[in-house]
Order: sequence, then C-alpha cells, then structure tokens
Amino acid sequence: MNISPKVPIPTLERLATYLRYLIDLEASSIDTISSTEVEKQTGINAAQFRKDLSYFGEFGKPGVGYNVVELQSRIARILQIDRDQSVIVLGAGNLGSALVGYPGLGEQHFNIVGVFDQSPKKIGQKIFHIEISDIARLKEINASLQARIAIIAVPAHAAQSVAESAADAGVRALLNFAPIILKVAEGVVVRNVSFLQELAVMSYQLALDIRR
Amino acid sequence: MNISPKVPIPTLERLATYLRYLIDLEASSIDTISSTEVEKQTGINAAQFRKDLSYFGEFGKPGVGYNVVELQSRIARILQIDRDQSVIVLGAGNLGSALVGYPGLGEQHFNIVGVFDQSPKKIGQKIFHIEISDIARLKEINASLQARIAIIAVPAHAAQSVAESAADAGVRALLNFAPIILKVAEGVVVRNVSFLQELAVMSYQLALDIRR
DNA sequence: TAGATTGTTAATCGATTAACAATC
DNA sequence: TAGATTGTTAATCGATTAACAATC
Repeated sequence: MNISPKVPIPTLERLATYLRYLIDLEASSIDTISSTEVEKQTGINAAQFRKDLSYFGEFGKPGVGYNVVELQSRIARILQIDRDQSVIVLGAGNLGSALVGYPGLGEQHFNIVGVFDQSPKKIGQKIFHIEISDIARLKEINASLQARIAIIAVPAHAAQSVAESAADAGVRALLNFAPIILKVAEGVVVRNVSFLQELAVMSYQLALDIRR
Repeated sequence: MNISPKVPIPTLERLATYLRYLIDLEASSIDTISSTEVEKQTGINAAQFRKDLSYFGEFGKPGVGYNVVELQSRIARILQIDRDQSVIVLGAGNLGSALVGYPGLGEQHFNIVGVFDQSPKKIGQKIFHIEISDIARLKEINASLQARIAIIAVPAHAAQSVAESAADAGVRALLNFAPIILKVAEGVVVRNVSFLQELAVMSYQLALDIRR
C-alpha cells in the first residue's frame, strides 16, 4: 500500500510508542528486531505491530526482521517528528510553566516559541528564558511566530475562549489540558490530556478489586 | 442489571465526562436532562450515553429524562469520587510540583498526602505546604500515609524503578506521566498520561491536512 | 390520552489477532 | 536448502449506534 487511507488513531498512538522503544534499542546497540521481540518487550501483539506498520508501507525483511535505525527514522518521518515544529503554550500557571520546562518536548522537536497569559503580573516575566506575552495579543504575535500547535493550560472556565482565540490566530491543533470538551471549528484538531479522568478510571478499578 | 460485569474502559472515561457536565448543569440550575440534550451539548451519542449508564442500573424516567443532581451523585459514587482518596506524588520536578498545586485534584477528592523525590536538595523543602520526603523512605512513610494511588512524575529512566518501589509500598494504582511502558505486577493498575504521544498524533493529522 | 424518552436488543462498524503464503 | 519472519487476508472480538417496545 502506497498512500495511507484512514489510519486508526490507536495505530498512530502506538507508532509513537514504537519510536521511543526503537530509540532505546539503538542506545543498546541492537540493530535488528523482529515483531515477536517487540511483543515480548512492549506487550503489544506482534501481528498488531506488523499491521500498524502496513498502513505506511513495507519496513521489514521476511526471515530477518526490521532494521532499528531505518524503522526509527521512517516512523519519525511519518509522525513529522524528524523536523522542528513550533508550539505555543497558553496559560503560564503551574502546569503551563512545567510544560515549558519539560525537556521531552524539545527532544521530540516540539519547540516552544511562545507562552501566553492573561495576568498583568505574569506578562513580561520569564519562564525558562521565554518571556510571557499578553494572551490578548495572541493573534498579532502568532502572526510572526507561525505556531500551528498550541497547548491549552488555562483553567477550565477560560479554555473555550482561549481555544477560539488560538484558532483565530492560525493554530490548527490544540492539546487541551483543561477538563472540558472544547468546541472547535472544522479543520482544527483537538486531543485531550485528562488525567483527572484517568484517576477516576483507576479509582473505579481499585474499588472493583476490593469488591471481589 | 444489578452488578456490573466488565465495564468497557471507554465507558468509564465517559462517565467522568458526564460527571463534569452534570456539575456544570447543576450550576446553571437545570434539574432534568434527556440523553438527546446530552448529545447536543457534549457530542456524545445519546444511545451511547444510555448504554453507558445501563451497566450500572437504571437512572432515568422514560418520557422525562434524568434528574441532574441524582445522576451526578450516583456517577460520583460509582467512580468513588464521592469520598476522599489519598494520593502520593513521586517526583518533585516541574511537573510533579505543578500537580501538587493543581486545584482540580482536590475538587475531585484526590488528596495529595505526600510528595517524594530523590534529590537531597529537594528533600525537606515544601511545595504548596507539603514537605518533600526522601523517595528511599517511600515504603516506611506510606505505611502510615496508606495511599493506594501514586502519580509518577519522574524522568523516564527512573520510572520503572519508582513504580516497583511504589508497588512494594502498597500502592495499587499508578498514574504514569513518564514516556515509558511500565511493567507491573498483577493487581497493580496503570494508566498513562502521554502528552508527547498526543502531540505526535496531532502532528501526523496536521501533516495529513496539508497533503490534501 | 398522546408525546416524549428511557433501557435494551439487534445491527453495524471498526479494531485486534490468528493464520499462512510469500520471501529472505 | 531449511528456518525464520514478514505482509496481508480472514476470523474474532468488542464497542458504537440504530431501532423499538416499555413506560412515564
């Protein structure tokens, strides 16, 4: 298959997992792996692994396996992690600030080029060498930053309006940390990071455990 | 159906969403809603909503709908969010500290009762009124804290070993922020918060958009 | 009562996994 | 060549959605 039709989201998520795993393998100087080995080490079914890759072409050699470095760079290219991408952070509270300082982002070529907040106390201050800008000037400032990805780290009550400003400022993808369902225009991608939800799920599972 | 067999994870995740939505409704002094109304406002299919609830019993009145306050409190009880739960945070870096200060946790009755780190510089210091303890003393200290939920906010290379210490200290549920697949013993629940993965997915979707 | 909406069964859809011919 | 492992098709599994009798 040459050009990917619709790739399932779970496949894309696993692709990111494979990539991390391959980077570890490379660090351990392993240069070839089989899908069976992937299953043993990640717990992801071998057929699943092969199927996931099949959406994007052929990556392995029958009887041999996959070249670690090659597979790594091809997955990185598929996910666009082989090139720098500009990201802005909306909200300079505890969470927003922590994200600005998170080294993993840069490692994956997500470069934070701007941080915005509404509070006059924060505007003009710096976090990790990036100056906080007035969120009211988002559109104007992003006209030059040209970030297409924004991380929303404002309180729930402000999130919807911030999302709209972002879309208006040319942002096409929102990573939303606020516990709220965002309504966005066609063509804007949203992914939610809902750790409260995750805690709630665990909370239920924990209780189940006790009941039996 | 009286006692729930196996409830799908997506159902549990949506339950947490419904709960947030119902709290908003209550604040707007709305006391009854129909599944159709839920669909309009959250985008979640009405049949899905009814099916999700059906795993736990009967909640509505045919021809009328659901009582907001009652549904809210019943979902809270299902998810165990109606009572306080002790949580410890492992790792007092930027992310860990931000989580300790995150007000949403307390609002959902997740009370942070301890913060742990390995760095001698941090041990003994306070973040938001909680003193940072030595992670080497986790088992000893959690013997009295009795937290069964831990949030892992340490760097990837330390996460596996921290997870093992936590399990050894009696923790039964791990909310993992480190970009790594944790291997845990039977009976320990893990949920991952992988915003790097979410960014990667968005990055792919963004590129797709351009190609067409 | 007539209209609205539930809870649940059945149909549909999509994702995961098993099986295997092709191939190194 | 014989053994190993891929890529892909087919079978299975599970979740979502539509349809509708029961009921307020």
